[in-house]
Amino acid sequence: MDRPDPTSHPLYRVRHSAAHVLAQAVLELYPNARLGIGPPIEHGFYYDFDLGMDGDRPRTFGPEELDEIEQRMKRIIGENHPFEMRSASASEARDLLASQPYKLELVDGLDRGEVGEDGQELDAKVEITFYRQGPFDDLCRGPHVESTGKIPADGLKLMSVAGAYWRGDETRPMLQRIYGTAWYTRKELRAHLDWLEEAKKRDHRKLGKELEIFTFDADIGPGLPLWLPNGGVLIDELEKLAREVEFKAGYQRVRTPLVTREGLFLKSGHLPYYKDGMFPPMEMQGEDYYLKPMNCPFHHKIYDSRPRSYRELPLRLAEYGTCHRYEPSGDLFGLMRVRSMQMNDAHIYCSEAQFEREFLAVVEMYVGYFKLFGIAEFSMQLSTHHARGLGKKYVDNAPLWLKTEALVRDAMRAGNVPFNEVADEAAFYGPKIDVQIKSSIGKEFTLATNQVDFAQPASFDLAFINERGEREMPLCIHRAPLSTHERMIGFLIEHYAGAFPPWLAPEQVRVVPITDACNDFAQRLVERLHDAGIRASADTGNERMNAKIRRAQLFKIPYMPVIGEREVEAGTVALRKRDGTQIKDLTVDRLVELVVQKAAERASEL
RNA sequence: GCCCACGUGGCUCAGGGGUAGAGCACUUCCUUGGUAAGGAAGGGGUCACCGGUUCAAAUCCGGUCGUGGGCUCCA
Repeated sequence: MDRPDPTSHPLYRVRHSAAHVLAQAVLELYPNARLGIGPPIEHGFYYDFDLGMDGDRPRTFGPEELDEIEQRMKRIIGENHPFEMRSASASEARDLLASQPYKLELVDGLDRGEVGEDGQELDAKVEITFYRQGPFDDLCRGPHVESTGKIPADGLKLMSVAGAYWRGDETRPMLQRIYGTAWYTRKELRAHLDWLEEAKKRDHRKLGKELEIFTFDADIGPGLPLWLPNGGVLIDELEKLAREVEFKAGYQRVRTPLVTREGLFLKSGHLPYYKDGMFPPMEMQGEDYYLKPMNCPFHHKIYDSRPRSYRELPLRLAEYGTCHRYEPSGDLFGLMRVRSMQMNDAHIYCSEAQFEREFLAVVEMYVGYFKLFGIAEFSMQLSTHHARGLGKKYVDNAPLWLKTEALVRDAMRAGNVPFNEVADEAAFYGPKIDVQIKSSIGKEFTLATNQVDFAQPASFDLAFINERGEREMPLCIHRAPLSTHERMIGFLIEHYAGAFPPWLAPEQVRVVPITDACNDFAQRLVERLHDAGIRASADTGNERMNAKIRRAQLFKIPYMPVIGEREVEAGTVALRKRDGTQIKDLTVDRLVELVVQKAAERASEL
């Protein structure tokens, strides 16, 4: 923790205090409401409420009720109640909490189990503090502003209502969560709301539709994307990139089927540990077949298709494999979370002595990719197991978990790669390094991943013959630096705001003839570009050139050679680039040369 | 999966108990115009689906499906 303490930030206090004011406002308007928790968050704050039952369903807030609550908050701010802190011992705190009928932790029946849990938490603390403003008193570690009047009323806005499980546990009752945002001034609030609007403009779901990259169809099913021709180009280019990079790095390409007998996934451990994430089985002649959620067992079988010598290691098997996972309906999110995906997958089988070098080579590979794409904002996370999940979520072998986690940690340190460690996020078969990125609207996703697997080589009884003629088990590294096509392209759409670099752009050149008289010339130019391997077309419609240029701009096409009578006569074009700049009197030869060169340079600008 | 909201032509959206609207896109015609929308005419929707209420439902009610926000982090 070398970051500055966030609680010292003045907006943290404002937001935290606003959460208390929100709770007070809700209690004034809904005296029977009970409180969950209410922390400050990135752009504001939230508070959880239980409104009791309405017949056999929980009572909820409608969006129209947010206005009323917000007005009440502003009134409380106007009343300028001071925030008064006081300390209490554990037993005093428990008595105080018991005197607050609205605190959820202590309500009879609903959450008795929590009383003990919280009691223990209370005992463990040296000092317990309460904050009171006006009639509202809350267990809270603070800090707050001096009084409610210090919260800028016109920098405050309630944003949304959402359901949230008490303590994040889906077996617990669902509470009503109100989100708000808070800033110093109306102007800052405005800027934040504008930023949200801007972020929506580069949302891959919106751009993906506008740029005709992908679509979904209800007849096909949720989470099952259809790639339109423009998306097909992006996929082809990414695969071409992966093929080249992996070839140089000594990978071999393989292909494996989409379905398999149940036995394979029993052996791999997927069925015991991963069943919920899989589509249900298909029965055929008394036998169950499954759609694969991962490629690893197939690659293990390829490894195991004949005896292996230490001389063959590291053996690197790569495949852009198509996998299907039954993600919960509420988790689906555009291209970022889907049920059908094509993964930039590969498995590296190596000896323990080779592990560090191989693991770091993979880390370097994705750092190289990120550099190529200009992705600067990402973080690496070492995801480890949790002792409580052994046997349920994770393969039950504590010593191997500790050993492989240490291997990864050491490799990362040896390579001087910064990372942070998060418990209880590992794959069921081993620890992993996840590369975390944010979507344009701020949602965090794992883009690339690099995982160690000690479990499956054992369950598949994989082996190689070492230098001494003995059978030895290899380690397996699973890696997917380019993620899945779905998530990678979803991310790249947002990263480039749809303006892909020339090598990736679905259409690289749109020729704009000014009059019909120039159409033949334009058509011949397109043919030349096609011959050179460039994705080009001509807009030979009968609109004015302005409309043609506008259309090409909207599709964010990098190059727009404009052709009028002058150009036809001179055998040149007037090249307009996507950024609006122009190069006049460019000969056709020079144009083709320029575009071919730019399209070949993956890191190039316009 | 759960809570909330939304679902009107290909797209963006207005309307709203009494025989469906706009702009863009599409088709045709006119226009041949130098760097982000030339003009006119035309075609296109059982208002997501199923059921209920009503003399009458796109509109009200219920269910289903789909989409979005949230439910993990953000101490």
